[in-house]
Amino acid sequence: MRLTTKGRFAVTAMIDLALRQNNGPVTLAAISQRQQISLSYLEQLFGKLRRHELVESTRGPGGGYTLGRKAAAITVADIIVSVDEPIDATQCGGKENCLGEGNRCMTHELWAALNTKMVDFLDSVSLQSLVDDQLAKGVVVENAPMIKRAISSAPVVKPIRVNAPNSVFALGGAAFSK
Amino acid sequence: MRLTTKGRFAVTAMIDLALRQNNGPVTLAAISQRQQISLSYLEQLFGKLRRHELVESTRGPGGGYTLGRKAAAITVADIIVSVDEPIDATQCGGKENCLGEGNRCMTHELWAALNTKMVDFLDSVSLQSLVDDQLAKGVVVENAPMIKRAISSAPVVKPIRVNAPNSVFALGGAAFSK
DNA sequence: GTATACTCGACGAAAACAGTCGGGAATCCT
DNA sequence: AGGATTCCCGACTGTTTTCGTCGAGTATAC
Repeated sequence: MRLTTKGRFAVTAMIDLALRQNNGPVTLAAISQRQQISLSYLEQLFGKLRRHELVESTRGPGGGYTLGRKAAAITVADIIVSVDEPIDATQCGGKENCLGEGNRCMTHELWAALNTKMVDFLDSVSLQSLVDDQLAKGVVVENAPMIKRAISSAPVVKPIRVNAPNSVFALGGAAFSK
Repeated sequence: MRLTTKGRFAVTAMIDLALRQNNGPVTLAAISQRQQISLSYLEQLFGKLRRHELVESTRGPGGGYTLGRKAAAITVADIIVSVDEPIDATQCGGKENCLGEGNRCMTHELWAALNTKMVDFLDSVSLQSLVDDQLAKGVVVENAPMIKRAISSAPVVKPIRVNAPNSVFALGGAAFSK
């Protein structure tokens, strides 16, 4: 797992989205303006978020993005993992011979341990909690109804979401970060 | 604050140091061998750690590094902040006019909030606790003699660059802002 | 049909990362 | 004094990531 500014952008955008999706789909253009993130960059990020089913898209006028599930069910870890596609790899790649000295693979063990701590922590922070923090700080969410698309009546049956794949974090302690 | 492999290297090296400093100063050459981190790179990292007073140095034969204060008084956050210096501020750089809309500077607020959480967490993990974890896992710390003049002719095992730049650690930067 | 908005891939500049190199300075041991 | 250690430091390099642009394409609404 990696924590980069890219991840931060994604989290920021997701909060913006969570704050405003009540009015219907939120466009990337709007998020771009409010959060000062380039539209094209957002498109990249949301492409990944969508493929990870954290958001859903609606095309055409009045379209945009909405959360793929309740904000309370999305964690910071989910978001970061989605955009920072971790490349698994530990030095020894699972093998035991990290230079066969006595304390072999201490690095491996260590990173794994630290990484677990980090992931556990980030997984304990939900998007909803961040949204609540923002609201508590008095962030004003303007209710600009503008051109609103009729809220789709029947929610489409979604493909079964494979519950947050373990493998995502199963870097084998590849990374913690950062 | 950022969490990168650089930070991980630093944490790893600090644990190695903490585990062995009872025998007197620990040389970077020794850490380099044990942890498979290039000596020159360690020098860079320890230069920063020293300037942040997390370690103290002793020159000359028998010299090396020791912790600047007790392991229990050093946190992971201390280490990471030391090596990952440049804290680029948020976009608005403290100024208030992040595009003066209603919710101005939400990004700023937001990153600050998340960052605080991260820092608080990493600040709650002491170097000592990581050392204890290692000891609990049975890492063997060989008791090397303090005066090691005699073994000076030990074969040099130079860290060999595995293939592409460290595909192992190449998880790359993860950053968290601060 | 046209405007809106997402979708996708390729490209690129700039920064950060990971590591190297070469010299220098302090210290210890003959 | 001379040599061996070991830290100290700045400059340099190559790769990866970041951040962003551009252009073309597809689905949808009106």
